[in-house]
Amino acid sequence: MAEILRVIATFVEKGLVYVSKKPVFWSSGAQTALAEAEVEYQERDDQAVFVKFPIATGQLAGKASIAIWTTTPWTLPANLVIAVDAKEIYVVQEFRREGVSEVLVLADKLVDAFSLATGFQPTGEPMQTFPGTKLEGFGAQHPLLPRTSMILTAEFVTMDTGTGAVHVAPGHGEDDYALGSKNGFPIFSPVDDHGRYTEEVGIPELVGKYVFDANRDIVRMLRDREVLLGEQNFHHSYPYCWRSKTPIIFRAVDQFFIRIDDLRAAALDAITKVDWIPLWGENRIAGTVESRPDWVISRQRSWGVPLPVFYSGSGEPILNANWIRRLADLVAVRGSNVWFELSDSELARELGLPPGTTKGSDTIDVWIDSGVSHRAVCARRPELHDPAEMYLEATDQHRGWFQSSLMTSVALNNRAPYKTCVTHGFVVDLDGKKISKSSTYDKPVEASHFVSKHGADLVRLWASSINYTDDVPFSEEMFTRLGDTYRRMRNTLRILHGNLFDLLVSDVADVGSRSTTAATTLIDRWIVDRLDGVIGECRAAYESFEFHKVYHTINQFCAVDLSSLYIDITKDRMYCDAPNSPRRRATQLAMHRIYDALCRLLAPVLAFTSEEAWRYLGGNASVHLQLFPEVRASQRDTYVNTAVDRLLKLRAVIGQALEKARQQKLIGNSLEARVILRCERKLIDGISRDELEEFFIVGELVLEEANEPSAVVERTSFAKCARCWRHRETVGKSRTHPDLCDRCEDVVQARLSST
RNA sequence: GGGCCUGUAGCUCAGUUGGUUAGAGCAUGCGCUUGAUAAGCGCAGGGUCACUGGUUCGAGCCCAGUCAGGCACACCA
Repeated sequence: MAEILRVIATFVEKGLVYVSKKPVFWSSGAQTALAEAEVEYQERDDQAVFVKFPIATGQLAGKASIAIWTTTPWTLPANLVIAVDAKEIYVVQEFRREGVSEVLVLADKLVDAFSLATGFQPTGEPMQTFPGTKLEGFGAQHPLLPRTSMILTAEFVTMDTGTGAVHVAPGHGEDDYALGSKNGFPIFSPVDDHGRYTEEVGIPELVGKYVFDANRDIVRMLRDREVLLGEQNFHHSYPYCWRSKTPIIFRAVDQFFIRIDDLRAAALDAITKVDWIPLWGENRIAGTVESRPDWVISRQRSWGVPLPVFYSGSGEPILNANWIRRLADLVAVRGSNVWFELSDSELARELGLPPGTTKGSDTIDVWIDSGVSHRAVCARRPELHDPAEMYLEATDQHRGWFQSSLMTSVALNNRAPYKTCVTHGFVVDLDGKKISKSSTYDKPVEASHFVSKHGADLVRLWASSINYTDDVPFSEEMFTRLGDTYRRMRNTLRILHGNLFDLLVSDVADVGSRSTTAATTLIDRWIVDRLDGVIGECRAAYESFEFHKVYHTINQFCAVDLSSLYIDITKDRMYCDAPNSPRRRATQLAMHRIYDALCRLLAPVLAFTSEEAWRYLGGNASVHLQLFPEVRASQRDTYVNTAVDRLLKLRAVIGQALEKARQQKLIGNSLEARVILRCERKLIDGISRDELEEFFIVGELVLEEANEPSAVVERTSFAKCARCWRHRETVGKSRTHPDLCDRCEDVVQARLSST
């Protein structure tokens, strides 16, 4: 709270804050301004009137009157302007009713409607016809007061109702205000808190009268002065105060503003120095900053941080940076309630202000509260810093928090409060409909619901899997699918871990000193190279906040490279080679490296699963305290990549042949197959037959030269090794172990003799 | 009603500077395996790249328009 006040003090010091009148929704029943959400609409009958303003200056002076229409006659005393559409056609037309003749200016399109409503019949052809721009700058005599209203063109003029000439009272309407202030008109609003005319209204008999009661008087006055062209009952929906149920009025009251014009250029410059994710965020916020008007920081509310404005004995608002800082110090000690608890005189005494100084009753716009969090939180806490690394919010906050923070930060520090700004879309249902807490959407929307149902890891996995920069699709089905992905990842970690059970810590430690590439086989070199690719992609994706790329990369790696290829292929050596065989150890080392890397890469997503897996590696510290793995190879192993790519193409050819053989019930398991592979020799150059048989997971491979790769599958004639289930030529050759192949016999023999 | 963004298989996503027959995982179907088993492996089907037009030898990619959806606005005197 104190910090917010100090920020305001700085704004005041820099001359950014000023006071001006602005119309607000005002409840005369509750004597307070209302927010948009506090206004409710009710059906209501009003007396709409057509009124003429005799043209007093300009080409038509003294020859015609401009006709306006309004449903709120009580705002006429505040009329300063009449608005017309620049492009619409207006006519100067003589009308007659019961012997009375009037020459009026109004929109061509609305002549008929005007006749119908007032009984004035057009006489002859229009005397003149021109677009609205021609009227611009003309003066028109106010029907009740000795002053001239000016005719201006405006965007908001419509041809639905009225005359095409719109009565504008800058103190009594949003559009009126915008048009009036743009053209330098005073924001005239001669109405008090209770909705009664003040002295300013300039018509003595109206002073003190409730405006809705005054409608009748005004209509009578208009009639007396013969400026009333017609009246009609008008049924429409009108805003009411939700609490006092009284009709609201638009009424201009003193508001405090921040001059955005003084900050705009610096803000636009600061925007270019921020890393916007996605990129179009920059475009979006630049657009909102360019177009935003001055910031109204005062609110007529009874709760919130008090706006530190004082009033002199004569009622002049005082903005004084030193006073505000003194107040901030007091608030820091006694809390912001001192503002409300202390009387004017007590507060003045505490702060050392001149006697007779009073405090204002406005509060500060809550966007200031959140908008200065970079100062009040980031800059003050030792573990944080300002500017922040990153702000994250939904796209609606380009106009909200992102902008309010930016503006206050530019005012204070002349830079953005964030280095990176990430935005996400809104969650939508399968049919693209928005899911929100406030709408009638009846399915669960709380994250906690899905955490308790599916687990936090799955919720995080979901969040990581979608591209959040767009609309975020959501459905129960997605969670079911995600469960499969999750189990795939978890199972992959599990089998890797299972295969590492007899790997010694010393073996792992040894890796660094050895040339592992030379010691590993083709498939190991390939998977380690693939891992490097995965690490590189994931690091880049994390770096740029593209978490769904991490998800897909790891998912693909687990499902294809590891599960269906590497682990499947190396199963034989893992289960059946001698425990210490170089081939088996090489694979274990690769698996160890993969397991370690996967734990680290998955840690931000599968927070619990990765930690659980990580603990099995035997370290003490949590995986969440580890760094991401480094890409080991300075350059990719192009030899193994090309070699394995070729093998994978051949594997597809063999796979189709195996499938055909299976359907013919020739074989079941592919280890029962004798595959004759025909292809160009160079595709498998330098790779031993043993290695090929292992790679393709087939019983027996016969190679023949051919241009186009093809494969034929027969049932092998070799017997099945009881230990490794492969069908090998050597099974049955041994006298001691007739049911084993040569490899398995060696392994078994070695184990027997070692015990 | 103007501004910004999005649209590729049932779902989630790739698709490089415009360049062969648009890819992957999951899901689905059919098999295999039973030493990852509340697992694993294989094969297959599935697409008018929202739509229409244009530029080009060639467009998922570039351009224009349309449709659908999202966001922040505006309008409603």
